[in-house]
Amino acid sequence: MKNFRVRFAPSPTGALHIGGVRTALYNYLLARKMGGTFILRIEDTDQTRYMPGAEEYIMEALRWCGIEPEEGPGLGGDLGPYRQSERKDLYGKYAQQLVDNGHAYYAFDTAEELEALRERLKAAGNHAPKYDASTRLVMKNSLTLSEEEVKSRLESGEPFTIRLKVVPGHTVVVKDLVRGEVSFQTDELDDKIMLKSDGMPTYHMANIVDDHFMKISHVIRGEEWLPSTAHHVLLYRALNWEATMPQFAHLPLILKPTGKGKLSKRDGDRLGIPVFPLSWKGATPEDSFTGFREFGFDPQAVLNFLAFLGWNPGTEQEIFALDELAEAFSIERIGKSGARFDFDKARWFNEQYIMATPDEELAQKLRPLVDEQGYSVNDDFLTAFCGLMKERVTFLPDFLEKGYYFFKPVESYDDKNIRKRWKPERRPLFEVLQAALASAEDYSAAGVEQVVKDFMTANELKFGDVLPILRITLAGTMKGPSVFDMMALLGKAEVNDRLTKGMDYCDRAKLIA
RNA sequence: GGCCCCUUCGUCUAUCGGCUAGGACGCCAGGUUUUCAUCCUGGAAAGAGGGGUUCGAUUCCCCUAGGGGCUGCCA
Repeated sequence: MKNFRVRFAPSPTGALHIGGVRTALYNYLLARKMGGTFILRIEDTDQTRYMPGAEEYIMEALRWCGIEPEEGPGLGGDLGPYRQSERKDLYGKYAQQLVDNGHAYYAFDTAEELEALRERLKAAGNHAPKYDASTRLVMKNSLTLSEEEVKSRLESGEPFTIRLKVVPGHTVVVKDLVRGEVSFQTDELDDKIMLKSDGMPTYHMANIVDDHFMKISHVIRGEEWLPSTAHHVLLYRALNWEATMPQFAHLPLILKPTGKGKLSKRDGDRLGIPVFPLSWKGATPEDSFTGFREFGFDPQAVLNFLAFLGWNPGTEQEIFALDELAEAFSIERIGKSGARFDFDKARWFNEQYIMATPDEELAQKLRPLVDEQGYSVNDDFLTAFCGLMKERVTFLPDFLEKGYYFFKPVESYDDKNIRKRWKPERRPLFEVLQAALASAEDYSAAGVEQVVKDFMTANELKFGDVLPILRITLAGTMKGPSVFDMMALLGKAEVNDRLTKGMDYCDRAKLIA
């Protein structure tokens, strides 16, 4: 469907929240599924909250995830510009048209006056103070002021806003693709500001104008927008664009892992989990966050995890490559209720992706971290290493933390197990094994295994007598890959060296104990 | 407070009136294994409550409760 056009419209006010990434993902997936177009639009209409670097962050995050838009700032597309600050005149024009057609009006109320109105209404027992049909007539606007007065205020350059004139007594029905029909009474709707006193449009105005001219067919966004959709429908009507109004789909929100409310950036450091795709360095430490990428997540795993937060294919398949997601995705199967951010599940997805990634590829991804640590190993070594460790890690950095001893000497030994298993009187015996290993011709895993087995049968020893000792002297820990694989990868000289050092350590540990 | 949305295991969810309520994560137990992990097997674990409608409700309707969102010259 060539005319299936969707957009992701974030505001560059800071790092892009993971919920935003999911919204982008759903838009992207639907665009691909429908053979449509995925558009990025930057909604930078709030001068005060604008954050330099945020737009770049958004682009980089989408690129990292592999869900890049086809149209957007710097990406081309015939219906740009795709940055709202560059479309300012357009919004002014249509806001004016709204006024001319009687669907909106000028308002001159100051912030103080607005605040006074709220206070007055609250004092009168109204818990939902609104600027609407019931109050607009006591405020300073082109509905209450004389024509001359309005004209002179406008001409004298007095700041003004343009408000939508909501007519009470009607019902607005929003057809939502995930929620069905949702009705709102216009009596409940306030006269939303369309054009701010700085000449910039509000979200509502800019959104409708842009979606119209960018020929957006489906608006897929977070549930927080559902309440204002009634205003949006009213706007389409006032602008006479209802015939081509896009269809709406409001996504369930992502909730906190624990506690109440929707997931927030605070939950990140509160629980030690990422809530942003990429790390973000804000002005202060409190405003800086570690991203999924820096945590060592595979972007595909993140996408897979995110896709299932609010959607499911209806089958029991859970692991989906991006292409498969695009194929299987559908609006009909998007859920209605908010989904808790389940970090354990995210970890599981990442483990699945790491295990499914070919060793060579893992080695490539690990290379920068290896170099950063100053370890010098070749690609073959790294590839083999990844093969040995991939079933034991959750995140990329885990490889180097859990398997550090493949790159440098053992830093700490498991004393508890040494006391339990090391028998000093057997050292001469192990030295026989050490010698046998040192003269082994075949140092492959199978080769050393044979040497060890021969040694065991010759001395009537069991695996349990020998392997733990080898493991602990070579790695310091009881955890890790097959001892024979470890030995083969470490190599003859290194193994010989570690055996000596390890047994020395064991003797000492035993003496102290 | 008002308006809107939502409500199946702890969590993510399947179920589109017939259910012994299925799967996944996590958890527990067992098995495989030289360790850890992987893997395999098994287990505990759910239809918020109350009314209807119906031969029959988790499934449809209503009420209550709970949760979420909105209620800015922020998006």
